[in-house]
Amino acid sequence: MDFSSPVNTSLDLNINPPRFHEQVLKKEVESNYFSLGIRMSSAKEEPTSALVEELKRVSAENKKLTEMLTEMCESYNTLRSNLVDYMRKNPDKDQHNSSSKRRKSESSNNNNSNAMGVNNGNSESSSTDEESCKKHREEEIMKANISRVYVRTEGSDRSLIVKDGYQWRKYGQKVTRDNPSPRAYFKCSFAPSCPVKKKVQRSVEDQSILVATYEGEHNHPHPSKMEATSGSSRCVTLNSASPNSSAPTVTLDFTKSKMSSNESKNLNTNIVTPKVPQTLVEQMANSLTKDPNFRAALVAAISGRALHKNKVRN
DNA sequence: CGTATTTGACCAGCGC
DNA sequence: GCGCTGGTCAAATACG
Repeated sequence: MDFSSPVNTSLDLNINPPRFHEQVLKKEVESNYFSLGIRMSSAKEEPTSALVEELKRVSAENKKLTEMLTEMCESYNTLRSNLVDYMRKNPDKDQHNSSSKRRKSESSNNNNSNAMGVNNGNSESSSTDEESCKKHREEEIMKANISRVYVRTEGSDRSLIVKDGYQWRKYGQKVTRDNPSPRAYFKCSFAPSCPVKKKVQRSVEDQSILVATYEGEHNHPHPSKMEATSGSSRCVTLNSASPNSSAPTVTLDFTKSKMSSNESKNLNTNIVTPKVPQTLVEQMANSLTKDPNFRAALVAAISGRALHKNKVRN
C-alpha cells in the first residue's frame, strides 16, 4: 500500500464536514495540538491548514465513533439485562437442573433443546404450572448456574470434546433414551475443588452440533484463553444462527478450515473482527492512533485494566 | 510409571 | 415393589 499519497480517512459517517461542530472542533484540535507541545503554525500556510482541516474531520469522526460505541455498549447492556430478566422469569423453558430429582422436567427440557428450533410445545403447557415448584426451580437454577453451549464441528469429527480452555476429566458416558448419541460427563480438573460439571452430547437434529451443558461456576480463574480453542486446530466464529432456544446459549462454528497454532492464537481477533475492507481498517487505525485523546484514553484504559488485574490477584 | 479414558456396575428418583 | 432412566463410581485399559 502506498501511504505517501494523501489517504482519504473519511469513514463516511455523515459528518463531512461537520459545520455545526466547527467552532468546538477547532478548539478541540487546538487544545490537542497544544497538549502535545506542538505550536500551531500560521493558518495562511496551505499545507498546514489542509492538515488542520483533515485533523478536524478525523476528530469529528473519532467523536462520532465514540458516540456509536457508547450507544452500542448501552444497547448491549440493556439487551443483556433484559435477557437475564427474561431467563429469571422463564427458567423452565430450556434450563437444566442439576439435581436428579428434577429428571422429568429435565427430560422435557432436553426435548425442547434437542429439537434445535422445533418447538413441540408439549413440555409445559399441559401441566398447570405450580407456583411453588416454579419458584423452587428458579432458586436452584440460580444456584446451579447452568448454561448451554452449541458447538458446530466437522462432520467427520466424532469426538465429544468441546474446547473451552478449561481442563476436563471424563468420568462417564451414557446413551440416553431420547438421543442415540452417547452423552459424555466431564468434571473440571483444573482445580481439585472446582464443582463445575459438563455434559456433552450430539444434537438429535444435527449430528455435527455438540450440545455442551455446563453446571456450576468455576472457583478459579480461566487457565488460559489462548488454550481455549487451539486443541483441535479449528476456527471459531460467532454463529448468529444459534439454535432456537430460550436458554443463554452460544454457538461456536468449528467447521472452518484448519489453521496453524499461530493462527489459533489470534482467535480473539477472529471473533471480533467484522468483514471490513483492509484499507478501511488501516485508515481507522491511522486515525485513531494519531488522535492524542484516543491515545490518552487507551493508556488510561490499559493502566486501569492492569490495576484491576492486580487487584483481582491480590 | 503416572495419568487419562473407557466402560460395566451401582445408586437414586420417578412412574406405574 | 419393580422396572426404567440418568448420573456417578471405580476397576480395567490405553497412552505418552
